[in-house]
Amino acid sequence: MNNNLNFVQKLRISGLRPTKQRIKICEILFCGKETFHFSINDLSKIISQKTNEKISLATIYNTVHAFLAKGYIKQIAVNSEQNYYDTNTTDHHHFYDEDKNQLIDIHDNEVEPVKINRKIPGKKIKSIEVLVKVQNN
Amino acid sequence: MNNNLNFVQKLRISGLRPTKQRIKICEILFCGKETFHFSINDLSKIISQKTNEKISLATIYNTVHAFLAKGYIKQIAVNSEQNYYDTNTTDHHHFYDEDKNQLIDIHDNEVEPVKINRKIPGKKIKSIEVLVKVQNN
DNA sequence: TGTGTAGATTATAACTATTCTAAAGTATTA
DNA sequence: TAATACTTTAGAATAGTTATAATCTACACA
Repeated sequence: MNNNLNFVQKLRISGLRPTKQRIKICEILFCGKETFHFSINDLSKIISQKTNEKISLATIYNTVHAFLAKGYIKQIAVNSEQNYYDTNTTDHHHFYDEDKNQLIDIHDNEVEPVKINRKIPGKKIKSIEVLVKVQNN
Repeated sequence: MNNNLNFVQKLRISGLRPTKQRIKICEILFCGKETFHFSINDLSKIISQKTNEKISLATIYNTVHAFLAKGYIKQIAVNSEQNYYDTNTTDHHHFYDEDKNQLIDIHDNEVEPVKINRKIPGKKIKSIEVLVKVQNN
C-alpha cells in the first residue's frame, strides 16, 4: 500500500510516468524481501498469475528496458537463448546451474575481489562479471 | 598444405567425417598463428571472402556446433544479440569493449585466479568465466 | 475542472538469429 | 562397386525481440 506511493515517487524522480503497468511491475520486482533473477518470459508468467488485467508483451519489454536504463535492475550475461535480469543491482557474481537453467547469487564473502592487472588505453571498466557454470556430479 | 592432412586426421579421430566444408572451416579457424573470436555472422563473412564455393548457413551452424561439442572451440557469454566463439580453448578471461563490440583476451598473468569459497551440493564447477566490460572514457 | 500534448500502451506486423526438414550428395566399409 | 550411414543444402518454420501506428493516459496549464 505504502509501497505504491514509493514506486510512484521513484518512477517520477527518474523521469518515468507512473503508469498502472509500471507500478504493477515495480510491485512484482521490488516488493518481496529477496532479490531474484528473471527472464522476460518469467516476468510475463508472474504478471499473468498475479494480475487480472493483462500487460502486453511490448510493454513488458519496454518497461524492463526502461528499468534497466534507469538502473533499477541489471542484466546478466549467461549466453543462453534467453536474457536474464537481476533485481539485485549491487556488484556480485553468479553460479549458473546448467541442468536446472538457474542462476544462484555468489555473495561477496564467498569470493575474493577480482583484480585485473591491465588497462585498455582510452577505456574504463564498467563492470566485472564472474559466471561460474556448474553441472551435476 | 600439410595442415590439410592434419585436419583430416583431427576430424576423423574425433568422429567427424572430413568433408570439404569442415576442412575449409578448420583452415579458417586454426591455420592462423593467433587465436581469435568470432560470431556465426563473422565466420560466414570470412568464408565468403576466402572461398569461391559457398558453404550454406545451416552447415556453418552445424559445423560450429560440432566443433564446440568436440572442444575445438569455446563459447563466450557476452549477452549481446550474437553468440561469440573463441578458437582459444585454454582457460582465460575477456574484456568486452561495448563501443566496438569486440572481445579482447585477458592473459593469465594479467589476473589473479578466481577463488570461490562455496560449494553447491551435488554440483561440480564446469567453468569460471570473467567478463570485464569496458567503455570509452 | 477542462483541454492540449507528449508520453505510454497495445495488437499486430516485421525482423533476425537459429533450428528443422526432407531431398540430394558424399565418405566409408565391405 | 554397391550399400549405407553421415552430410550438405535450400528453404520452411520457429522463437525472441523490435517496430509501427492507432488508441489511450498522465500531466501541465489555462
